Amino acid sequence: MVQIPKEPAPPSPLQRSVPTSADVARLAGVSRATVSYVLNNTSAVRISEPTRRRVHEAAKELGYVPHAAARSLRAGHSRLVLMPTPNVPIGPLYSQFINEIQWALSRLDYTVVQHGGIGLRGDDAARAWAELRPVAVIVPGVGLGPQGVAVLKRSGAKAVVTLTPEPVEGAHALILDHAGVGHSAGRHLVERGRRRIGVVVPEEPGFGVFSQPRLAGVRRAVQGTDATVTELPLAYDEAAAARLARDWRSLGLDAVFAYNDEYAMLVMRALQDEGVGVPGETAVVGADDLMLGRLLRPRLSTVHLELPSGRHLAELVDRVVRDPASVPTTHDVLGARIVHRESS
Amino acid sequence: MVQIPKEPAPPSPLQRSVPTSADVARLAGVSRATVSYVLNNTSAVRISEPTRRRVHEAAKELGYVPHAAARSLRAGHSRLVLMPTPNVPIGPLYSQFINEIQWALSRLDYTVVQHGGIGLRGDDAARAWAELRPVAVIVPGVGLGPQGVAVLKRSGAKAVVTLTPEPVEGAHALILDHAGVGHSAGRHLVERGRRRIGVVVPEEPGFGVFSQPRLAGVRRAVQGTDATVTELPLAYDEAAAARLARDWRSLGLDAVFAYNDEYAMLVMRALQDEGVGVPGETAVVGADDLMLGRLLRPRLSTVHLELPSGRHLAELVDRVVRDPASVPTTHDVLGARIVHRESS
DNA sequence: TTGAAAGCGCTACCAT
DNA sequence: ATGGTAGCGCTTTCAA
Repeated sequence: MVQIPKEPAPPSPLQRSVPTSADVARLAGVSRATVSYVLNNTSAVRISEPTRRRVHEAAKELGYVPHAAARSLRAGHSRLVLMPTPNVPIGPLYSQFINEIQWALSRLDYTVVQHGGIGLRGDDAARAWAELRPVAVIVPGVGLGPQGVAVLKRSGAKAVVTLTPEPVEGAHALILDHAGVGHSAGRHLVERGRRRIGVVVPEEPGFGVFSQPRLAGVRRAVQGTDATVTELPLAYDEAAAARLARDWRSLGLDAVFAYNDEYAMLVMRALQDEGVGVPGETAVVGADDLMLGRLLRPRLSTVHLELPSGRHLAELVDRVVRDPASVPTTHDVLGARIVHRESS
Repeated sequence: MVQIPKEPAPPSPLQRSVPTSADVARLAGVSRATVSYVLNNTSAVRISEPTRRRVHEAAKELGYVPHAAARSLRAGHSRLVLMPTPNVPIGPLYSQFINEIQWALSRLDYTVVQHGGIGLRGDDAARAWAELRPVAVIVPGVGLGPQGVAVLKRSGAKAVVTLTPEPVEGAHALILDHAGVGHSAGRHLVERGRRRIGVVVPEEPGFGVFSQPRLAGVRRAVQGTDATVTELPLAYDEAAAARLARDWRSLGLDAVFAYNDEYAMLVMRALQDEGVGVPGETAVVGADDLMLGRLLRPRLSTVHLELPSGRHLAELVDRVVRDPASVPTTHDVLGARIVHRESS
């Protein structure tokens, strides 16, 4: 990139700086206003056909691309929808979900962007997002408090939608009932006569926000019964699983609820390799209802978590953006239900 | 959001519009310049401690967040690194990879953003990215031609890094050798005496850019031998796999290379349910070396694809951004190697 | 039908 | 030590 230093250089075709609408105007022999009218085909103004052509040709020749920042600065708003990138490796379920949202919002003419603010937490993260002046923010997982919501709204975000276990003051909340996931699993196991339930919790950092509510849900499910709940921290790693399996019989458990289907597979495989019968000796239940579970033998019982459809969520966002007052800050709770197969 | 229409209203504390640095200046009783100096602690200028305090307090009280667009418009450049979101559901391998990159680039003080431009293809996508004036673009998968690279560079992108099977003119290319993946698998199967190789290719749209090169690699590996290659389109779906397995013996194949470990599991399970012995009757090889494969029985042979470390990639980007000329547009080829386990 | 010009929020140069 | 101010690229009245 050649930097032309001080003197205003005569416009040369070889000039390597970024073309602006003024360059297009100059080349087409019209004003910047006309360029804007043509390229946005502003309906309020009629431009003659020859002029339009000249402008389009000039733009193409220069490889002109409008400057989004300048545009939205002038307009006073953007069509940017921001989602923070979760800072844990995501599963196929969530990956699919993200894609649906992006697709649906694209159809509504929003620009969707995932913001990779690793290491920023709480209000710092919210401030980082607010700098981009998004018109809406969709926050999965936790880490956003009422403060953060306020920052975003003050910065012009019309809609803040959270996908968390708990509602957040000021935001439109879709309650992902992780406790409900644990509760479904726990109740199912108790009903099937299990009494000593282990709950596998990932050791990897960052999963706690999901795994702890799930664990709490299991605890709630066994209240009033004589069943017990044992927390089992586990790394996603063959050796760790083998160690757990080796000690299994001394733990005296007759059931295990794993954080999700992948951890469930890890544990089930280790148990089987150790000669522990599933479900005879130990019942295994996973979560997220991945394809994976149906392919295991025995087929894996799991908890299906109902995510909102991308279309649904996109329409919610759009409605709130268009008229924030029209949509009350609903707290829709998304259901979780057990899918009983063979492992429990 | 209350819009104050025409008349310049007296500044009211209840005013709900987005606070600017001018508001901060007014509240602190200083000029906008001073606000800027303080909030960016500009070292070239010394501001008295009392003034600093007043500015900081005013900013906090108003909930002031700087406007990134205005800032980068003024500065003439941004620290934005853009990655398009792949429009197919991503696996754990890639998800992990993305996270590493974001982490590493965050450390270098870049803002990383994934752009969800579903439905935009080729140069349209490049233009959409260019509107955001990123300082660098990292493009996994294909869909970006030399034209697209040119558009990005003209718009001020200092670095364009592609992660594709083929180098792209003008970009710094890291060659993900998908053909090499297929080749490793094919050669391995031939060496183990297999002669009639099926290759499972996802039916879902969007995978072709990876699966076709992998298929081609297998074809290349069997050249000069008497082995044959059969393309097997397959949906990621139990019923489809069962159908394939039912017809398996009439196909007369003695080996199958699946698109990745997940498809391999799907196929292997269906074959086993049909009574087809693995690896006795049919060898199975997957790809991507997921944890999954080690948990299957028999343990899944797979092709390990070497992705660059996030740190490595981030440093490449940073070096190119700092001095584009200093780094030649290298074409690093990333290796693929077979991991032989029990299924082949 | 087209052009001149103001101004979005911010930073950096030049005065004071 | 602080303030005035020009100008980044764009859209949109208002005038001609």
